[in-house]
Amino acid sequence: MKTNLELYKTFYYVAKCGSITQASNELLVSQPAVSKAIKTLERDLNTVLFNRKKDGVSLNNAGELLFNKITKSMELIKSAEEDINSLNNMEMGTINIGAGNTIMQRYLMPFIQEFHTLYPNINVIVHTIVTPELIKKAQAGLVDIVFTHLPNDIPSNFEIIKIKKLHDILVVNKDSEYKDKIIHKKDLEHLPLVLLPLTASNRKNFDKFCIQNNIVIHPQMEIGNDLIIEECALGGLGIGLVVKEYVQKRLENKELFELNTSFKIEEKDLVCIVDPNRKNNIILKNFIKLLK
Amino acid sequence: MKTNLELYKTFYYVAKCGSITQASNELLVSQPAVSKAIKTLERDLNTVLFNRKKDGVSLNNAGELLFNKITKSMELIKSAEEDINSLNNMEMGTINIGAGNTIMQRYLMPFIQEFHTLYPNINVIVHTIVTPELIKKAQAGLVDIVFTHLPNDIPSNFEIIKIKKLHDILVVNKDSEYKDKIIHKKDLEHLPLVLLPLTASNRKNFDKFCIQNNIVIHPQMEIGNDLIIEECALGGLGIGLVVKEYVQKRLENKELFELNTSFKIEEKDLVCIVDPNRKNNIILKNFIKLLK
DNA sequence: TGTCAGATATAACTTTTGGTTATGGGAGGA
DNA sequence: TCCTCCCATAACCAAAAGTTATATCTGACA
Repeated sequence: MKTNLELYKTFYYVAKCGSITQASNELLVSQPAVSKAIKTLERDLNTVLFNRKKDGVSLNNAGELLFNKITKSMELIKSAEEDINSLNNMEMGTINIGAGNTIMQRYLMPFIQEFHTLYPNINVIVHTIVTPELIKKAQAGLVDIVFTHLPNDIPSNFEIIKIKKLHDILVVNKDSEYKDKIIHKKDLEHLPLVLLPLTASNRKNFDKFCIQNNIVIHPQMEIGNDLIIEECALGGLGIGLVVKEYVQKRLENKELFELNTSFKIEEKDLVCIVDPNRKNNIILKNFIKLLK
Repeated sequence: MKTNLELYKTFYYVAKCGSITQASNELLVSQPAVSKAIKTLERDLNTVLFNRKKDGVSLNNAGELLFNKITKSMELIKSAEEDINSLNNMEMGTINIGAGNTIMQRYLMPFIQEFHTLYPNINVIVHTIVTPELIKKAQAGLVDIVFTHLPNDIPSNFEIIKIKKLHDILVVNKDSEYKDKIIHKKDLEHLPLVLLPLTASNRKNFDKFCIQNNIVIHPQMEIGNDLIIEECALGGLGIGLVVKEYVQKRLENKELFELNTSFKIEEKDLVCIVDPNRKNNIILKNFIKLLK
């Protein structure tokens, strides 16, 4: 590209209009400006491009040759600009959201639904895999935003946005033998716990608590979906470790009961993490705005 | 195209290099110039396009979106410029040459051969139809240069380039009864003439002569190819009207003999005609240069 | 045939902008 | 901690692109 590309824009309009005067109107500049531009282009390319006629100009064969590709080129640029415009207006694009099962079901679903209603043309891709995998994807730029729980291993370059505090509690149904007992730390080792698997971010807080207190648990069941854990507790299949905020309704309805414990499991954070480099992504910005 | 296209060129290089500094080297401008250009583009598009990193810049998703089409667009422009360059260097292109059979065979062939040797990548298309048709094609821009004879009807806007004078003569073989006679105008009416057809430009001069002298001829044969007319005369099938310059060799070899006439047919012109609007066509220019 | 209308080209001038140098700030590596 | 390698900013300057006014050409028409 030896030549100033602005000259091609002028060339394109002149060729399309078949008239320098008309092109100058479309380009909103004066006629001599266009005349000069064409002359400059012809000088730069060392080739006459137009036949000057009484009623305007017409492409000669060199001009015709040029026009073919320049037209395509200009249309591509126009289209690219429209893309950017659409992006700015949230009329196109994709957001890749990463979150485990639990966060997805318990927290994210309504936001995604609302986001989709607001911006129906934005393609929402939800990645529901475990947090370490999500972080890898985020680092590779394949996921824009990852939802997870703290404590967890988050690379230092990611920005962490805290959403809310969550509280791990143990729940049973109304018929449970443990319902009115006071549970001490050491009791945990023998209780029929129903837990998420080790890989779940939502379990990390409980594991940390056990390690700090030298408790070696023997879970009765490990299930990858906390809705099912809730069901288990409800069905009397064991003591469910759940997030208080997520089972609030069933606690209020007296379907589930929080165990009385002599200890307190530290609260944890529901967070989302983003690569600060991707903060300019308008779609992401709008999604984060929606969360608040 | 709201944005200055030069900015896209800069954008393209920065995206390709992943570095403003490096792009500035490739573009042979200073680093701040590139910085500023990118900033201007981002302002104009109202969209951040790059993530600024410690070791350069990288496209964000808006930038990536833009880059797809801009890359194609830039490559098209580059390719278009190469086309023009090739055209200037006679490395591509087409020339459409129009000429009747006679001129083609008698005059043009060696030039076309030499032209092809000089510029093997130029596509030469020869249109061998009658002059009025050629002129129509030339007016429509389908033929670049037309060879014909004067007198003839040439539209006034065409430029006429005279090539050489030609002389119509009547020829016979050595055994002809007319060989040593003196032929007068009125004899023409009864002679067994072998002529080109009425449509041939090469016959117009003779027809004009006949009309001016009130001669009504009765050709024995009309044949569309003057090589065959020559053969007819040679074979004793009649008196051939041919162009002296074209049968020079056979006159010298005493195979054919020019009739002694008491009159003189006016000389005529071999010319080529071009639309002045097409004079900038480099290929055409080079072809015309070759003729001289 | 003279004049008008409509097209491009040219000239002189002005404004814009794209480019330069110098410099500052931030982050990673020796 | 300093050095280096980026990018960003500021102040300034020169090249360019734009403007207005005018010239030139040609076809149309009274």
